Amino acid sequence: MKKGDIRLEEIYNYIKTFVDDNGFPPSVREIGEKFAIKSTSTVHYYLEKLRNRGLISQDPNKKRAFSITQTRSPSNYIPLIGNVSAGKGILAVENIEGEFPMPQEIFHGNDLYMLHVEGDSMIDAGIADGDYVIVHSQNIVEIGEIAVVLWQDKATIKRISATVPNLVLHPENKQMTDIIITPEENPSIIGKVIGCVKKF
Amino acid sequence: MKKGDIRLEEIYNYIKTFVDDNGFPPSVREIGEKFAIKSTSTVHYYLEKLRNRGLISQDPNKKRAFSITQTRSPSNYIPLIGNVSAGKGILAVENIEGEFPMPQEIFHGNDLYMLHVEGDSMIDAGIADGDYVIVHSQNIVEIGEIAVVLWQDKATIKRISATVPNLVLHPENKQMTDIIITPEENPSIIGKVIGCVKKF
DNA sequence: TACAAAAACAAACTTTTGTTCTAAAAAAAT
DNA sequence: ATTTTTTTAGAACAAAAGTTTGTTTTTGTA
Repeated sequence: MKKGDIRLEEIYNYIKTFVDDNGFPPSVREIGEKFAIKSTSTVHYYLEKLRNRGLISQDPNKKRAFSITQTRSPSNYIPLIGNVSAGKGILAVENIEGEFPMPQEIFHGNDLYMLHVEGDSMIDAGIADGDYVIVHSQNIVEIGEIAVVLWQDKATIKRISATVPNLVLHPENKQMTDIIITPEENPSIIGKVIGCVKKF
Repeated sequence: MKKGDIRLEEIYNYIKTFVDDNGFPPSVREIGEKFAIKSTSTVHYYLEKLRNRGLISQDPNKKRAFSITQTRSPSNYIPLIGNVSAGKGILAVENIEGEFPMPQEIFHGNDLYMLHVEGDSMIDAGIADGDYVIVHSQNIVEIGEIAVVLWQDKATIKRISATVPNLVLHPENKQMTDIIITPEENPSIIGKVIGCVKKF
């Protein structure tokens, strides 16, 4: 590798982390300051190299406006819901503990949220205590799908095995039995589990 | 909600998606064009509102350089490895199929990569066919940990139950038996599985 | 209706920022 | 040693972009 290429890679990495940290790219002069390059034209010379190699793309008519051309999957920011209470809407700002990026290639679409799983009632479906489930906000699910059910002011994750006359929740755990909820108990389906993130 | 607030929220959302799409924020004039606002000062008036509410932050001496102040977890971009072959290093550019963002709050640190899981040999550990595992690149793991083992030019995900004299791989699947690999077969541990992402 | 506040506009202004031009070191190649 | 290529610098420039000022229109309310 040539000497200039090392510098070029350093500059490229600096730009990447700058964008990650700030949400906007550095200016020519900011790059120069970072690498003790005294002339803006020198920085310009390097940026043109990056452009020629296709590592950054840039609209010539815009200032401080280049983007990194990379095989990076765009993010889908999914809110993590802390307390699921019946009072307000699930996606009310008060309940959002943070927004977590997930690869859009895996989890796309809107109306998604995440929940922190408590308990091992769905362990045989690969959903364990401490995992995060990714949920699509919807009020109806098919029989056999895994749903988030709001019941007795708590959110429960179970497989739905019947809806009429009673709502039957099936835990995926051989040591547990089905939960039968009558309409009088006012259960409500608030989402369908479409994914799960676990950490060992 | 007041009329101005609706507009404000629309502008705020426009900025968010613009940054997501382009990697840099829109200019005052670009925002104006989008919302058919003819005066730059009107846009400026809205941006100041967003600043006052703490929704965006901005260095007054920089152009096209505001960032969204939000409880967004920063991304950790993790490369997805396609073909795990013994020939080149695992993390060689040729093998990278894409970089997937994951929440840094859940998966932090460097030397991570992702693999697409084939087969259900680890189903009882919650790792199923089609899942993505998140792996920390390392050559030694503790007994009992789940590892990625390169053997016979293929990557296998198994729990390690012994390393000497033979490497013993334990599938988490009651229908499968342990795999015993002698040192002559030249197995190598290339990572420790630290997480898993699954889609239903 | 009358008044005040909010929202929108227009134009001028200042600063930032990318680009260009010319030239000079420094390094590499011959 | 000489030529060529690469890298760096300085200064000037033009366009982009945020800001300011003053005015007008719209909207809500007493």
